[in-house]
Amino acid sequence: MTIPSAIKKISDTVWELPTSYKAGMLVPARIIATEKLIGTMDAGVFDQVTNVACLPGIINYAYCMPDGHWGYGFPIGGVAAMDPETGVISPGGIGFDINCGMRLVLTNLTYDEVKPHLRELVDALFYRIPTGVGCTGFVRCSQDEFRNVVEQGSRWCLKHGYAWPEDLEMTEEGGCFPGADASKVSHKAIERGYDQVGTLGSGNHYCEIQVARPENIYDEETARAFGFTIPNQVAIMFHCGSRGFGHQVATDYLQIFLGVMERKYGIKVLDRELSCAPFHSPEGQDYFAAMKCAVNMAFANRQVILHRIREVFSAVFHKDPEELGMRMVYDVAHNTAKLEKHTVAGKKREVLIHRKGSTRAFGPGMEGIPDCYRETGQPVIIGGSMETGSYLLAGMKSGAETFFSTAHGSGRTMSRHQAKKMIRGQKLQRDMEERGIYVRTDSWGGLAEEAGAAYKDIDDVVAATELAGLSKRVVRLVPVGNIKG
DNA sequence: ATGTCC
Repeated sequence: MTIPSAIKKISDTVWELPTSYKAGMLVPARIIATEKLIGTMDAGVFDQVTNVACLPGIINYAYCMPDGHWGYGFPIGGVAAMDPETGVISPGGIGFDINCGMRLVLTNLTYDEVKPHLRELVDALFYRIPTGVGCTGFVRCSQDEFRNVVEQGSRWCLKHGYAWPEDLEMTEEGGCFPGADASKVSHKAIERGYDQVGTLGSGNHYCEIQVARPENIYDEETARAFGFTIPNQVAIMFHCGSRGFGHQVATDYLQIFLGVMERKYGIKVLDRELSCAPFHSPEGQDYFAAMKCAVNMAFANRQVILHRIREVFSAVFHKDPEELGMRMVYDVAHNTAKLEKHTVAGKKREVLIHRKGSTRAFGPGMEGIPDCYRETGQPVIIGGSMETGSYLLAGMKSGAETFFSTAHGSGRTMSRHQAKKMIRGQKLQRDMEERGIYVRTDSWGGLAEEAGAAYKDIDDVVAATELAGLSKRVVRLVPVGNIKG
């Protein structure tokens, strides 16, 4: 058993490690999980979340979500709010794949209508959306033009014919974090990123055709508000981020911070991977402006991929995407730092929220979500493994406990190495096809790494977020087709 | 996650 004996059970879904657990902790650490899920967490989670609790300026608690697992510095599933005046910003609290996120798109097609075209659709998606390590996209832009992409995000896509105006409304911050400054990004990052707009990438990035079966609608009214109105309605969910560009931004600033953190700012951390700088320092502000560029690159990336998905469906069904009802439900970001207003000790104030493998989940009535979702709360998209299905949830008022943050996926239980040893990609593809899921990949090893068996049970993760009052189930979506890198 | 090591 890896659970530390010092852990206190606060409720059925909240576990706390007190500041006495480790020297230097400024606040306690809280892990959101059921008893079953906390038992599956690796020891690294407890070590990392309590390291985060030592970071200067941290407010209330260092959190880990129910899908939490070991990551770089912070656990994946980590949430930390910092005081912008006295606190730090840490790339390890955001992740290498800055603004890795999920997007969900509807159709007005039923599974019966899609089934005869499924192979054609998946093959066309696989052909039209570049996948795999180092893949490049069809968007031709110069390195100078790419600076506009990263400063404008989805707005650039709208100007260049890759977006519907309403897509921007359905994206956090309109698909553009304000304050992005390309002059704070290295030439190397620009070089790595300028030809990668509209590409899926590798690892756990995928694009999936899914079905909303009537028995999987948990909240009929909210499902309708989110656009699920037909039995066995087909939707497309995809997951990707800022590719080599975001990775380079993170790498560059981790290095810069290591040089100044202790020498210039006198900050000591328990793990070099928690390299950070005061938020208000020149280095901290430069990273914040560069990070926003990577956030916007990821929004633009998902926007161009959406454009391609619409083209593919349009070509297969000989109808306009509008006629096929291909509107965006929402786009959620997993790996960001943001200034948000939250109630802390009874007072509304601005805090710097790090979410790393965690989804913002604003509740009903909150500012910053589209008007059409004002009553329901923000749509929350949680991607499961490609074998087991995914969820659409809604933010809840009780999400205040975690600064309105929730889980982002299943969370690995098996390392990539271990999964590749145990599972053969080609056999997995055949097995999945027998179960009605047609999958295309350019890496058998990569496919094996993403097998359902390598992940926590998505139903457990989602149930834990609902029980904890962070997000409630609306629709469970089952996969029928998948392309992955 | 990632031109999976400049």
